[in-house]
Amino acid sequence: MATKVYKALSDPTRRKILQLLRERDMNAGEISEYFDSTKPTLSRHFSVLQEADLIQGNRQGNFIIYRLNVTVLEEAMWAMMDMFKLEHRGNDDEK
Amino acid sequence: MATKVYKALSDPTRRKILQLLRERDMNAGEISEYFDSTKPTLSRHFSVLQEADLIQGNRQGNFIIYRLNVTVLEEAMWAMMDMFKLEHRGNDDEK
DNA sequence: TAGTTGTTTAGCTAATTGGCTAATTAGGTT
DNA sequence: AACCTAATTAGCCAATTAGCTAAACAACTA
Repeated sequence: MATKVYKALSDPTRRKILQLLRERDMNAGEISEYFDSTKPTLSRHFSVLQEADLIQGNRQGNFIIYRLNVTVLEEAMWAMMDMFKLEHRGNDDEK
Repeated sequence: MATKVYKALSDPTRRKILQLLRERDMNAGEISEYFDSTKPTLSRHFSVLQEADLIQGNRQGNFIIYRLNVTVLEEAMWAMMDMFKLEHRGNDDEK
């Protein structure tokens, strides 16, 4: 579970894909314009990200719209923090 | 830079090493008791972690004491949060 | 149904990774 | 010097990975 997420994040291309999707949903073709790699190559990156549940693809007619799973990414981060017992700077200091 | 950190984190053995070192400094032999892998194998994990600057080894006589670079790990986490524009839940909300 | 567009799957290759055993280095002891 | 212990480096292997081209699939259009 966790390993899939870390592996997914370990590639620069995939991290940039996530960043792009942070801004807005995009279809595969749009995303590919930001990279030099071929579409098949990017397609495989998409599937890695999907297996880690970090993104989700929805076919809309001819296109497949990819969407970032923000909450999954967020929770992965918090899990990381917990795993290493790092300070959350949590906002539970009200009162 | 970032990629090295992510790659280092992408292996379960290495993550467990970091967790162990979160508790206290340990030498290579001590660490190896927590794993089934051979010492050479673990040694290479150490060097991966060192190249990512996540841990640091200091020879003390016959032993090499490994220490976690907490701040590097922490900063890597924050960089990650920034990269994906996630909420920091920062405690900068005081009035 | 035949064609077109968007995307993925199949199949290949080169590079990287994680594991092993055997050999080497570093330091301390006798 | 000879020896012992702790750890790393060297060298090998099997599995994984990221890239490519070519082929296939899915959905729409004429």
